[in-house]
Formats: sequence, C-alpha cells, structure tokens
Amino acid sequence: MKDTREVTIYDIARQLHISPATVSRGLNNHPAVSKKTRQKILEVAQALGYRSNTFASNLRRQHTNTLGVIVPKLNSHFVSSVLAGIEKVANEAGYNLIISQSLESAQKEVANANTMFKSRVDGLIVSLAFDTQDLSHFNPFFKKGIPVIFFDRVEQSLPSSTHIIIDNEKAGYQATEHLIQQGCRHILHITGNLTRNVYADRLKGYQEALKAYGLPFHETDVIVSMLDEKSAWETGRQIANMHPLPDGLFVANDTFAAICMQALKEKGIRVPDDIAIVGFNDDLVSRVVEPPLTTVHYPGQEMGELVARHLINHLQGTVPLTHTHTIIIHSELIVRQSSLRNPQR
Amino acid sequence: MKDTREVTIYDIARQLHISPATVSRGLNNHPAVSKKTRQKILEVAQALGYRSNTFASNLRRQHTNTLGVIVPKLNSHFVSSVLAGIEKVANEAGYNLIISQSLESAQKEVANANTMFKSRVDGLIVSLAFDTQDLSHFNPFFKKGIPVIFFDRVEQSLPSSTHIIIDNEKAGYQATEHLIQQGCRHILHITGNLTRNVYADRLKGYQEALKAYGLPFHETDVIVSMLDEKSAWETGRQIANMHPLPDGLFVANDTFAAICMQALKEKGIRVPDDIAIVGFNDDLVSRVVEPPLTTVHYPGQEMGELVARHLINHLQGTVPLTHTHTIIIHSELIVRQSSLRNPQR
DNA sequence: GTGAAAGCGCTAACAG
DNA sequence: CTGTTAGCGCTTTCAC
Repeated sequence: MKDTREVTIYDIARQLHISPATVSRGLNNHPAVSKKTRQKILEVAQALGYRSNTFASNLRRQHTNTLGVIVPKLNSHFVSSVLAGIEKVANEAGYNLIISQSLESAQKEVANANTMFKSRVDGLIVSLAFDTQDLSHFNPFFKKGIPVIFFDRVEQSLPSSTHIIIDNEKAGYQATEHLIQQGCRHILHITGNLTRNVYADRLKGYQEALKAYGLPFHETDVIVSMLDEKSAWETGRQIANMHPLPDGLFVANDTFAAICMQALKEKGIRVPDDIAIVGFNDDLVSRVVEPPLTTVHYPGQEMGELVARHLINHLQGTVPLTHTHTIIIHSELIVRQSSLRNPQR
Repeated sequence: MKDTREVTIYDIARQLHISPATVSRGLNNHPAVSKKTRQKILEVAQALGYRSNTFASNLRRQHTNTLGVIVPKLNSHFVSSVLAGIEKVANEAGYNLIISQSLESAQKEVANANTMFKSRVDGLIVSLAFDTQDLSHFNPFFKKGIPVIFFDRVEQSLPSSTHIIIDNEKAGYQATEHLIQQGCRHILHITGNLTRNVYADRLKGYQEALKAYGLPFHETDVIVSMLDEKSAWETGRQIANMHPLPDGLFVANDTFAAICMQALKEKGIRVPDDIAIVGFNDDLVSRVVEPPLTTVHYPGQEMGELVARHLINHLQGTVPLTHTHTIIIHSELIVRQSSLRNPQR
C-alpha cells in the first residue's frame, strides 16, 4: 500500500536523459536553463510526484530559508495580527516560518530559542516573555551572526539589534490624559513587570500626564500584576473595596481591564460614572464588554509586515541591520464608553 | 566577528582521536558505546559548542521527528489549550512541532498541507477549516502512509483515519434542553457551515431536544453564518429587530454569542429575561460579558494530549492507527447567568 | 566497543 | 545552455 520510494532529481534526470544538475537548475528557476527543458522537467516532476528534499537542499546550501518567531502568547488579537503580517511578507519572499510561544515564561523562551537555534533558522523574530531578564539565550545567534529582531516587548539595553515598537510612553500619556480630561482625579495604573519596556514606558507616560496636569503621583496607585486571569479578578475585587474609590483606571491590557470592569460591576460600581477605564491593545473583548472599552490600538499586521520585511531585507543583504536601531510605529487611543463621562456633542 | 565555521562530529572525533561513527553513537545514546567515551564526547561537544545538524540527520534516517499541526485559528481558548496538550506530549516524546493556521480558508489549508508534506512531517494533526469540502490535499499523506489524525473539526466520511471529537450532538441537545427548561419556547440556533461535523451535529442535537420537548422545528430558526465578527454584529442586530422576538439563542461559539448579546443589549433587549443565550467553547470572553455566558466547555488540553499520544504511539508502532476510528471526549454545559431565568436555589 | 566506508538528495564550482 | 564532480554532516551496515 505504502508508496515508499521517494522520487529524486535523479529519477527525473534519467527519464529525460539529462543531468541531475540541470534538473536542479530547472526546478530552481535558474536563468541558465532553456525554457523547453525547464518545461519538460516540471512536467516530469509533476508526473512522478516529485517533492524536493528540503534537508538535502538545506544541508547543501548553508541556510534554511526559515524564520523563527517567538511570541509570549499566540492567543491575543495583537499577536495574531502581527503573525499574519509576518507570514504574508515571509511567504511572498519564499521564507518558511517556525512559530513558538513562550507562554510568558522565561524558561520556556530559553527552550524555544534553543530549538530555533538547532533548527538553524536564518533569522529570529522575538517578543519577550513577561519575566525574561537575562538575554543570554540569544547569544548563540549573535555569535553566529544570525540576525535577531525584537518587536513590542523588547530589551533596549541590548546593543546592535533592531527593535520595532510603538511609543508606549506617548500611548500611556494619552490614555492618562484622556482620563484626566474626563474629570478623573485619582487614577490607578495597573500594569505588568516593570522591567519590561512596554510596561515601564506606559508608566512613564502615566506619570508625565499626571505631572502635566498638576496631579500628584503616588507609588501606591501603581499596581504591578502578573496580568493573568486570576489576578485580574482579584485585583478588580480589591479595587472595588478601596476607600475612597479611585475614579479612573488605566490598565495595561484589555483582557485584564475587561475582567476588572466585570468585578467592579459585580460590586455595583458604575463604569464609567464611578470609575472610568482605559485598556490597551484593542482586543476583541474590548468591543464586547459593557460598556465598550476605551483602548489603545496598534497596528499589529503592519508591525508584523515591517518586522519581517526588515529581517528579510537584511538577510538578502539589502540593509545592514545594525544601522537601524529602533523603529517606532504609530498607535492611537480609541475612545469608547468605558471612559466617557461627559459625552461630547 | 561572525563565528562562521560549524562544529561537526568530525571535529569532536579528531579532538578525541576516535571515529566520527563513535561520536555519532555517543551523541545518540547508542548502547554499544562505553560510558567513559560517551562522557568524553559529551564534554568535548559542549566545549566546542557543537549543535547537531538536523538536516544531515534527517537526510540520513528517513524521518524527521516532526509532527505537523493544522488548525483553523490559533486565536481561541480551545485551540490554544489543544496545542498546549499536543506540545506537552510531543516534547516529552522528543518530537518537534510545526504549527500552522488555515484561517478558516480551505485554500490556505491546502497550502499548509502541501508545506507540511514538503517538510516531511512524520505525522499530521488536523482540525479542518470552515469551508473545506474536498479532502484531496491529504491524499499525498495517505499515499505515502503518513498518518493523519483529525480532531474536533473532522470529516467522518473519510475512511481509515482516526478522529478525536466531542459528542457535539449531545452537547447541542443539552444546551437546547437547558434553554427549554428555562422556559424558552422559540429558540434560534446560530451556527456555521453545516457540512462541518461540529455544526451539523450540534444542529441535530438542537432538533432532537426540540422534538423531545414537543416544540416545533422551523428551518428559519437556524441561521447559518460565517461566524466572523462582522456577521456577528449584523446577525445580532437582525435578531433584535425580529417580531416576535425569539426567547432563546443557542450559538455555536462564544465570541459570536458575546457579540450578539452586545448587539441585543444595545437595542434594549434584556438577557436573559427577554432572550436567554447559550454559547459554545468556554472562551475567556464568556466570563467577561455581562451577564456571563452559559456555554459548553470541552477539555482542550486533554484532547491535545490524547491526539498527540495517539499519533506518536502509532508512529512508534505501538498501536495500529486504522483500528481505532473515533474517540469521543467528554464535554459539559456550564450554566451562567446569560440563560438563567428562574434562578435555582 | 570501535572503525571504515558508503550514501541520504541536493547544489555549486568548474569546464565545456 | 548543460554535464561532471565533489561534497554538505550524519548514520549505519559490516567488519574487526
């Protein structure tokens, strides 16, 4: 039953009475092969059910035409969009993708990086896990000159690698400013691990905005959380029990914000009247909760396309990666009901 | 700067004055190699920064130790859980994973299958796209004797391949029965492409339940949708404008249900008082909407583990795959406020 | 327990 | 435009 023998270029060559080299060239669209022979080669290949052996090919040429991608979690609108963007560009350029998720664990990220290294990806795209501190698991790549490019969750201390991010400080500023303009005077900021750029920068923006509007900043108004579902419920309930109640919440992701909102509402607290809430990411959930969540949108797909294009350009020698350090993509605040206290118009 | 030369088993062999064959054996824990030499080999390999060349290895042995996974969408709680389960088992058994998403497009699924085939995965795990009809893109696998195993979205007409599913008919029955028991008499069922088992079976369950409770079934009460976000809003608004209003909604996924709920509420319709709603999947969103959504939970992680274990057992020759046709996993209805009309207790 | 040797399938000089 | 040749790095008989 099993059709066990593999068809090779030798089989094609034999059938056409030409050399395997020519077959190889024909299959790879090498210019120095006549249209006629190429045509024939393709036909026979088709007829014989030939499939090229990537391993032999990769073994021979010393690269894999494969890009590695490590993300914290597949399961978010933002990450999905980025991936879609990366895949589009990679596909068009003939690159394959290996995708893995660290599940927000530094340990798993290390394992993933090792796998990627062993898989000999030509380049690596990374968004760091929640608690990744040490970046030495990328050293093998640096040493071998394999380009690594970071997006969103980056470590800017790292020299000589490219980062593609949004202006988290600005986004944090705008979110906070918006809350202030809605009349909030005591705004809590709920965020993640502050060693991570995205959270540290949003916090900076939050602080700046407070300062700009002459509001005091209290350390105790910043809640650092693991940002998982369980903490979200706990934090939400905790806030509901505060006296006096804060009147604004700037939360570093939509899911967390949505759950907080739920927890607050369970305790009879009104959103936005008692507490106005702003989230981050523009996940689907932000549109489904009641009231819809004001949030920061950033263009995942574009970001992914940009990241991939950059990496591929570099791999193809077009652009020296080390010269373009940090690329900042536009983000914007989307105002919905969860923060709107004095409806405009 | 670039450390360009790769370390091979020859380098290790030379350093230890032994043959590459022995090094290979040592690295692969071949029994016929003394503890001492193995120890030394490992040390030198470490010191030299050796990484085995998968391509050479794969080229030589005729398999890849890699499993392919094709899912409709990465972006759902259920799929993430399944993947986690698959990964756990695969990892433990020393298998690598290539994961790709069809994004609910049959066309993309074909492309993915081809890529998997070219990547020479040792086995394939598939959950079908929304609109996949023709399954011929898996023929190359069947022909070559590469095992393909389906889960959740399956095509049971397919002979001689294993399916791992939940009892969708039963789940559909229970969901509908629950709504009836809550006093619903006119229940709409919103679902996906009815050629797909999951949707067809849930519909059957819905019909059975109606019949069992002496309620009439109307074709027009079944709304077939693409189940994307846009349709969800449209459908929700459409339902809101119905006269008379239905009093129950059984929706084939949580996201869609959540959006419908939102759309209904926008029109001033109360959930569950005017319309009770049951979703499907137990996605995070089901817990965050107001009121929380009654839904059907099924154990993704377990399902993933089971699927992977099954496939790997077969690859290792333990179990003949063709003999175990269909495995059914337990699912359960989780009752929350969106459907509770006469609060128990 | 270890070594020699052949070859997995492909590509890239080089030569014509 | 096409053929010859020589490996890429590894595993696996078959010897010893």
